[in-house]
Amino acid sequence: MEAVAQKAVLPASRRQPAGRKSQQRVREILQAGREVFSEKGYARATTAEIAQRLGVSEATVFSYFRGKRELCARVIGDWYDESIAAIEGGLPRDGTVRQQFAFIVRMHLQLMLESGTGICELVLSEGRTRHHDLSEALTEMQRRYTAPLMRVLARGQESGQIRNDLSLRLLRSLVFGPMEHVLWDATLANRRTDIDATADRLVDALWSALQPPNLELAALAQFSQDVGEAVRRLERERAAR
Amino acid sequence: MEAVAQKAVLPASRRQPAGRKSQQRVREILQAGREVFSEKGYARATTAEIAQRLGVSEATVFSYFRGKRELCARVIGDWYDESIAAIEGGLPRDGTVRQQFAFIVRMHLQLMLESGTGICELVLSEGRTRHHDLSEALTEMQRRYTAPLMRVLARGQESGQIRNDLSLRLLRSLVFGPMEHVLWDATLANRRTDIDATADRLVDALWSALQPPNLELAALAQFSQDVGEAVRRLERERAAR
Amino acid sequence: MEAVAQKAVLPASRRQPAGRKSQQRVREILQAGREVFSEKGYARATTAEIAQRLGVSEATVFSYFRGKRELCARVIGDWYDESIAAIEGGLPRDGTVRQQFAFIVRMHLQLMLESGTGICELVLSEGRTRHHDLSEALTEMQRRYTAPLMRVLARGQESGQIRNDLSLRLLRSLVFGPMEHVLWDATLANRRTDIDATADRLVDALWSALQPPNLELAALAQFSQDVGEAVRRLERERAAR
Amino acid sequence: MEAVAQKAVLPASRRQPAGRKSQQRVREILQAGREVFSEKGYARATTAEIAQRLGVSEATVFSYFRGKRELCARVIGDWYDESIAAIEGGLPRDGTVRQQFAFIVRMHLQLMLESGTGICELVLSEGRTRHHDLSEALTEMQRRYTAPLMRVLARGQESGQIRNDLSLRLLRSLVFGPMEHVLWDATLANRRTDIDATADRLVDALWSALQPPNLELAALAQFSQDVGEAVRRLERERAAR
DNA sequence: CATGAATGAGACTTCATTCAT
DNA sequence: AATGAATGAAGTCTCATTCAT
Repeated sequence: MEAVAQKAVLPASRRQPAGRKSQQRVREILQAGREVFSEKGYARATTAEIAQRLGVSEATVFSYFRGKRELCARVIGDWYDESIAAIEGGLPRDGTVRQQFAFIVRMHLQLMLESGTGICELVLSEGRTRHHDLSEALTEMQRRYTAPLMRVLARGQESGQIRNDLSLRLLRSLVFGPMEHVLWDATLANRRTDIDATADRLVDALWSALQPPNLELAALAQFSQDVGEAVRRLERERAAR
Repeated sequence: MEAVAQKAVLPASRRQPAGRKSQQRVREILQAGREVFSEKGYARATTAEIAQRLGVSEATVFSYFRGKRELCARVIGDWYDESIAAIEGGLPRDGTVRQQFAFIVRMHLQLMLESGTGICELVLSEGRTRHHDLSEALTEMQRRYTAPLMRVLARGQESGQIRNDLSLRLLRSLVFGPMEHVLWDATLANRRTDIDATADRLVDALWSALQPPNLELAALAQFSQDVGEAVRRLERERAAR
Repeated sequence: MEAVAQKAVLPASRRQPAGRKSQQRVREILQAGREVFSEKGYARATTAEIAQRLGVSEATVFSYFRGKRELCARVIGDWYDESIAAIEGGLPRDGTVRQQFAFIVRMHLQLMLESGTGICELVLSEGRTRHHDLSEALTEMQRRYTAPLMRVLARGQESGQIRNDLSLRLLRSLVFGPMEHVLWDATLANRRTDIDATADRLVDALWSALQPPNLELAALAQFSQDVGEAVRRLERERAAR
Repeated sequence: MEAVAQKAVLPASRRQPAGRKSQQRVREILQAGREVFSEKGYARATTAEIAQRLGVSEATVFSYFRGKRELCARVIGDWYDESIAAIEGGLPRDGTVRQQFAFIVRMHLQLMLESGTGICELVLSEGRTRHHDLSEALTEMQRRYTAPLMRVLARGQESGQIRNDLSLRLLRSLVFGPMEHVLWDATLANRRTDIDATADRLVDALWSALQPPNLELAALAQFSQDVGEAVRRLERERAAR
């Protein structure tokens, strides 16, 4: 799985070596990169520091990766790979739609928060940065990352448990949007978050949003709306006199 | 209101002039800055280009703004100021909670999408960048920006139309999260978005998520609430005569 | 006297006004300049601050003085003018060569130290800076400043009280060199200096250096020298065996 | 000795390389710096020109030196190091106080004048500039530079050949003051100076100033001193056989 | 393979100085 | 006379990236 991801993200550096030791080097650099990017964020991280942590020259880093941008993309890509594996591996195959949905939400929060605040910040932040040529790679990663949820949602729509008057794309925003927002809030406040409690509340609230609209309720709402409007119209007419 | 915000964000350069022409210059630079930052994003924008667009030297830019970072903060801050004014100014004072909620959602989408794709991207992107010292200013802007929604949500909770088992903070995430996600999706896809349709769907879905868990009761509660409000309004009218 | 100095130093700014109020302005600017240059030294002083102290715009300063350099030269020039006046005015006309010499030494130290450490530092420091086009003006000021001493020295040489086997120029260095060195030492150490004591010691030591060589002493010295040499020669010869 | 001095003056740039070629580069840059600073003086010299002379980018210069100020400090520091070495190396160990004194005076003039007018000017001028943070380094260099003279003076005071009613500090001013003054005169006049003649005259005049007030007694004291020394030397020789 | 060294580029910054009004 | 505004020029600094060995 990793190999695939790497190919997708990395056209590979011109002189990139391919031996066994090389693989090791790549991993070391990625590790150092993850640390530094996590600690400082993309902009404030320096290739010099990454190299230094390994006791390697900057040039070495650049012989394995095309550049800072790409290295960072790989760091994030690897995180996504691990996360995708965790979600796909842990998803309760036989669970109900709601169970699977809950699992994904909880897992997402867990992965983001337990990888360390740094990585969470990095992924959220870089997810909102246009990297000229690397955006597609990132977008692709995000697509793969959200794929499990998309499948669950599609299944839910088919079985009528999830409203099908909204596109999958919009539903996805409805789910990931709040999660990201909550996570970003958490990194900003640097607040320790109770994952379980937050996950429960989110699942609860989001699940309401995903359910098919209650027709009776809608009718009542419409009725109340109509009455309200009528009253207001009357007021306006009266005022105009 | 603008003045306050500007003071908060900008300690301003030492030699900053203050005359009328100055004000004009500031506006011009902000305009040029908005353009360049929008087109290139923060990182790829250069102070040199901003100056050049105005046919002005970089030194001039730096005599009005402490630096790239601050200029960008002002650009974003101004956008926020305008947006806050638009939302606070347009908010239907006498509308129902749901109407006000709908207004804010629609307005948010409109402001983001009609200010030009660039600004939308910039605001969303910079909102997720830690600028060491400027983050607080930005966070404050965001707080002010979301204040109207917070008030509506609070009002809704009081009147029982909005679930009060979730914190306002979480509710905010529930609302702004999806909106931002949708907007980011849109900028990524560079897709023309039907604001009205999207807004309607979002309002609809989000409103479900905001409802108190027991939907039927909630619907009835809201209905009685609406009728009650209308009646009270009528009475006030009558009393005023 | 001042007018003369000003002419020498200042070819005057193109648009320099000449009215009475102007004279006042010039004096004000010089005053502010003296303060700022004294406090910060030439390099760290800014025209902006000088203007600011007067509540005047920088441009105003530049309409009275060609530039920072020239303003500083004028500040120093004025100090020299005052000092020259003080020395020439106070010099005991009927005093002996030694009395006049002592007066000048003491006065020099006093003027330097009592004008404030800043001015002392400024004068000493700028005296050692090549100002491209202004050096001549400064040099000329220094020439005038040292003129009284030169006259005393010349009188001393004529009357045989001061050795005349050394040029006046060298004698001047012999006198001003130590004084400047002592003063610089004092500014470096920021040490409060006892002017009277220092002056007495300096006068005493310098007076020895100025006196005609004692021939008998010289003969004895030569004799001892010869004996010493002879002894050494013997030693060397013995060692070579 | 050099290493120590360099460490004291230069915390060095973060990315400073350290190989052999590096050492060479450092020397080249110092050389270029010495040239440019000598020719233009500190203020008018530009880092750009220094880099250009070497056909090197400014960034390179800044990767070896923290900045213009520091580079200049090193240039001067190196000159001091060389000079100190020359003086300490050439000082006649067995010479009389007066011989050593004369040697130092002559050497000082020689070093200043034969390193090229530029360096002389630079050293004298920068010695009188407060560089905020670098002054201490310079002051320390000057302390080391004057140390040999201080030792000689102290020895002279002990043996009664030099007046001990004046502090060493004042005596130092008495010696270096005139020398610096003469040298500055020379650079101002851009005059070719006869080093030997000037040195002889200075030594002669200064020696008088250093003598104990009572000249005849002093002369005799010195004579007996000289003879005594010679005799002792002879005895030592004899004992060693 | 690794790396020492160099560097282009751009951000910032500060000022003295100029000029139109 | 005065000044608000602009600016050229240089310093300072930081990095990602390249390349010859």
